[in-house]
Amino acid sequence: MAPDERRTQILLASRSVFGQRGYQSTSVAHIVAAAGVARGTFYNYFPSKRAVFKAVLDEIMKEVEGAVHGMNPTRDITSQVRENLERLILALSAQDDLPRLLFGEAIGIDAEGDEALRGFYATALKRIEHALRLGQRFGVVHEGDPVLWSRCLLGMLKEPAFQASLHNEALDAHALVDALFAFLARGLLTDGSKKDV
Amino acid sequence: MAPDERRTQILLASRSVFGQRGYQSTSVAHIVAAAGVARGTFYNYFPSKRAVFKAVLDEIMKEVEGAVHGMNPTRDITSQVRENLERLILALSAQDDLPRLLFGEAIGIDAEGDEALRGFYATALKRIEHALRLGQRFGVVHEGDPVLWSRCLLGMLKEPAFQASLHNEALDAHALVDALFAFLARGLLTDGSKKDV
Amino acid sequence: MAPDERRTQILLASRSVFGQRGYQSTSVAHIVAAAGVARGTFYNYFPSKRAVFKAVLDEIMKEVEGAVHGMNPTRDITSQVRENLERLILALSAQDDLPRLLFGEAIGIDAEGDEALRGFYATALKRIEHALRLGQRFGVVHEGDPVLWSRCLLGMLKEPAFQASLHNEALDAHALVDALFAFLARGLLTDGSKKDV
Amino acid sequence: MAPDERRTQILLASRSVFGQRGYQSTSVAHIVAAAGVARGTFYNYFPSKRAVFKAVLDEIMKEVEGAVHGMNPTRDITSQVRENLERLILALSAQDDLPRLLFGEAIGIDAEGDEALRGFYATALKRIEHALRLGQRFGVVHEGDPVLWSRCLLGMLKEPAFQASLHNEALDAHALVDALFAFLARGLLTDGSKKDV
DNA sequence: TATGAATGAGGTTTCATTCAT
DNA sequence: GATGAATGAAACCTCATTCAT
Repeated sequence: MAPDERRTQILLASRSVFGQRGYQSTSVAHIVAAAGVARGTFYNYFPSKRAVFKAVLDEIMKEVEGAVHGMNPTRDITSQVRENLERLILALSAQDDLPRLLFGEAIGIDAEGDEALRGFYATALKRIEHALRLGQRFGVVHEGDPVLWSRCLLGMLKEPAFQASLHNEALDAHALVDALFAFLARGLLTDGSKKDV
Repeated sequence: MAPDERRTQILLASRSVFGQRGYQSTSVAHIVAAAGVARGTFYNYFPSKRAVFKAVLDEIMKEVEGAVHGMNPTRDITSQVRENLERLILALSAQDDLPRLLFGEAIGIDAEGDEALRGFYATALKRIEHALRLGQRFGVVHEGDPVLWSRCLLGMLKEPAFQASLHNEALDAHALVDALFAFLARGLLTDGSKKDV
Repeated sequence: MAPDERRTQILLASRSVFGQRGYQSTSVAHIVAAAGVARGTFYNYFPSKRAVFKAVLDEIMKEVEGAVHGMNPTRDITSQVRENLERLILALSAQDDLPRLLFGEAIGIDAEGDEALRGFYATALKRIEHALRLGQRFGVVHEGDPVLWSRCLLGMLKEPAFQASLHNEALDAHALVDALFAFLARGLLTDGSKKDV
Repeated sequence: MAPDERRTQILLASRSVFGQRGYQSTSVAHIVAAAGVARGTFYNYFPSKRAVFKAVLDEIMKEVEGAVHGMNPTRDITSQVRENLERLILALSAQDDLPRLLFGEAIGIDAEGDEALRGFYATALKRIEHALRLGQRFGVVHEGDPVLWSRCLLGMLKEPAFQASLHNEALDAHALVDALFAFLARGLLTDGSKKDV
């Protein structure tokens, strides 16, 4: 088998097993069993368990990045935000075990593994933050700390996806986009409530 | 030393170490080193590593629950929401390692340990969901799926707290409350943006 | 409490627990719980777990020795053998857990503990052997190696007692004495079988 | 090394060490030292210490079963009994540490381990019992409870073998068979003794 | 390149024993 | 003398990684 194919085969098996069991509970034995290769073969393609996890993360990152398109200032921003959200959530819910992998693991891998996950989210947050700043410059996003708000937004995405995965519910992408967008558009509290504040 | 003191000492040390390293990367050796007791002493007070983790979780749960007060329908709801948020975030940021412990661990402990964490969040979500339903009945919260929204809200809290902890930043509770509340009150997008949708 | 009483209290509790659980499965925690004393108290009276086991063995040995009376050459030997057997088996079956303790433990305690058990049986075997030699001198016991025969006899006693204890059956002392004595008197095979040998 | 060889190597080493030290006093460290393999290698071939003990027991059981042939009613029964005894004792004395292993362990391993040993003896006893019933039907064995007698017979075999092993004596199979058979044929007591009973 | 047997450091847990109160 | 909290050596077992074939 061509080296690239073999690598891909191991990578896919790893992604599946990591998604089902989490990083710590996955052993190299699980991976090689799922991939149908020998232990030694695994180490011919990846130097360590952590390395293959990082590779899985990188792959996912690319898929997620592909879903989020850059803002085009000449088009309506709001629609672009909505379209990006839809694509993102569809990407997240396209594969069953992805949310558990992505949101269920945060720390505890080891110094370098944690760093990899942190890097993953740092990149995502930078993207969101950039979008927010752009929105503020164009007057479509309220003033406020873009760093803090990007984190809030990330949480609003992660948590519903993660909870749905935890409870083995299918993530209704459309309903989530609607809810998120309603939230973005007008918040949670009605005008009626605001007379008292 | 009195058993209660010793238990507390081990519990505090565990909480700190779990918070720094996560559940899986924490070994009992780390805990007893942090607590300054012998290995056997640990097992005089807790039957297993998982048991002490659950005890830490229970303790945190009580602190969090204490921070969130029940809604009083005769008082202004919005203010109560704000007050609850402030107390909650203060509780979360009162101790450095708490967010990492609480938000960095999600799955992968083991069947029972995962269940404990899941239960922790299920309870929290029920509280938020109940508050939302109440708000909807009183007309201060927009219509929409309270289950989904409670998950979004939880994410909006967890993620900023978690990211601050990851980057060893102090969590500015006041800024976060302000941001969250602005978000709740009017969303993220300006009226100006909505003419185009 | 007087030291002697306390010692006896611990000894009795140990005997009971050892009988129920065997030596290895009995922990000092079990003993002190059964005796209702503190751990430290146990070590005030016995220097080690092994020591209390040896003391239990010594106590049992005395009871067994008391059951076996010396042969009186002026009385009928056969009746004395039968009477000794009856008393011995009654002593063995007088206490439920004794057989398991005595016959279920043989080796594996440790160098000294094994020695204690071995000594117990060595003494018992010497007694049987002596009785056999006496019987041979008086012409009531067939010629043959008394050492080997004493071991056979011990086995004939131990095994039924042990098996009964294993299956939680009451040991029918009278039936066992009858069977043993019939065995001693005429063996197992009928005269009819012997024509062929 | 081929897996089968390695497994056999570990099994043999285990058998030897169990025989010398007993189950409880044998640690996996002892076994791997005797086998000359690493700790992990042991667990590649046996899932637990108990499992290898059971494997040893199974192996022995097969050897013992092979020694005892079924009775052939058309041949002289007595000779067959004698031949079976000879083969059995030879099998038992063929390997030094076997008796200690087989007769020195009785209870205290753990729930499953005890069950394995009990099963071993239950099977052996059933075989003896069956032979006795057959003998009674053919009129070559005296009337009497076959269950009780089978236990006596087992004891008559076990104890001499065990004691010889304890004292590091070679077991003289021929002498033991002669003694046992004399015992079976006419008991221990002379006719002269019986006039008084 | 592919294999899988072998490795051994390190994990959790037990428990006989000690000793300060 | 009595207590029971504390100890730590040692047990069983796991699993990421190596390396001879």
